[in-house]
Amino acid sequence: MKKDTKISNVVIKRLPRYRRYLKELQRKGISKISSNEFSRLIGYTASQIRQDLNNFGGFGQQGYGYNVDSLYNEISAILGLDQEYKMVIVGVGNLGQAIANYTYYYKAGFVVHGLFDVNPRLIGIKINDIEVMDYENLVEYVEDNNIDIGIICTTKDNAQEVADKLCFAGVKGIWNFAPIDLEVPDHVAVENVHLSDSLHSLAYHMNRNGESRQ
Amino acid sequence: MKKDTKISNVVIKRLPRYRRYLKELQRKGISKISSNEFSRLIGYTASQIRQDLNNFGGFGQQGYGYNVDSLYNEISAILGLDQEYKMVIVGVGNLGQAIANYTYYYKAGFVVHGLFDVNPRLIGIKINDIEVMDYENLVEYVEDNNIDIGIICTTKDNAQEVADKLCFAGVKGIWNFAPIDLEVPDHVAVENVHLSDSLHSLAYHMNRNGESRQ
DNA sequence: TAGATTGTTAATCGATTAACAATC
DNA sequence: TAGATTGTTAATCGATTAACAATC
Repeated sequence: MKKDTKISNVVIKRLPRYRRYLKELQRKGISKISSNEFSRLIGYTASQIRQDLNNFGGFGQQGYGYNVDSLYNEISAILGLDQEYKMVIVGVGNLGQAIANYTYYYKAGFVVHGLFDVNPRLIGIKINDIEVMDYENLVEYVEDNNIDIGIICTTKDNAQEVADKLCFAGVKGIWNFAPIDLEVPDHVAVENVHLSDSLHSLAYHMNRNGESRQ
Repeated sequence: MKKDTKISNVVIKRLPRYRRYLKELQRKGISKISSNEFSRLIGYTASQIRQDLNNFGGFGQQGYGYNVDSLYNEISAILGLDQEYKMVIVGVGNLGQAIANYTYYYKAGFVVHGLFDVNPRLIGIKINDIEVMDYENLVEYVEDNNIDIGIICTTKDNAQEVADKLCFAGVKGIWNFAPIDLEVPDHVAVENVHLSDSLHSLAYHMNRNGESRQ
């Protein structure tokens, strides 16, 4: 892995997609791919694929192409998916519960350790054997258990306060589902899933079709 | 609304954010804002704000700024949020149910009319008074009820088949939560919510912090 | 070795920012 | 009117694509 100059975020956003397609190739038992073949598959230009990968190092071999397995592993490592992350979910409404189940079943490497809510009717119930705890105890729990990621599934009005608590307690990242842009210290990463925004941009494209596509 | 040359997708992706901040200004009773004040609030440059808005028309007034209410309405109209959209959800697992509830409670203008699944234990149950129907009947239902949007909450292995059926039945847009890139006809818009990809890019940024931010 | 395909530099394209004349 | 702020053109910056020498 090379890595000296800052890598652009548009490149990073493409990495999980590369990885998904590589996984699929693995599944099909394909062990080798050229940037040209990969281009036809994934829809980026061969040039872009080579440029993107060379931000991190020379993973290919001239005259041959890229080894699927090792490229998959390299990208996984670049993304930091060779580690395990401890997570808590704050806000155990419909969305929070869905995310709890989703990560429980599908996301190896991202483990939900605690669920938190203010609602007394939720506190004490279990979701996949994880008890919902009182929001009051969030900071203490995050500190004591070295939680890496806080997932915010509260309303937008509570989201910033939750973010403040999570940051204070020492999380390194926040996965934010509340429709608001959070203020956090520089050393905390935030990734937003703004469902409304997504739906609204879908609405735009539905009304502009015929013209062209996203 | 001007609108002749094709507007870049990066601009469209910013519109819901403008709209969110304008809503907030409305809530605070602020009726007027300059691109400079707006810039400080939303974090885009004043120049970019003016450029973005002028893709669609001259919504401001020299020497004054922008009227919050009317700008909010203009952006809503550009996004197509002055209409109602009929939706179905295919796949009523945890995520599907969460989305059903989410849209039910929060998304005026986007109305879920039908829920579909293949699981016999789900067929017949009701979520917010909407019965889960047999996936077999999807195409017929979408055709008969002029459904605009299909929401795909199935596994990735079934997603393309569902998309094919939805397109065949005549939806204008697909909101896709399955971790796969769908192939659809040109006249159908697709908006992806790739939760895995989002989590993976969070992981990347968590390991690179100190350096800078997303 | 010859052929293929990468890694990388150079050219192009598009998006953002700066500047300022138009105008409310 | 003078001051403020837009709309818009021009300059810059960054990202994508093209080209090709390096090399397996």
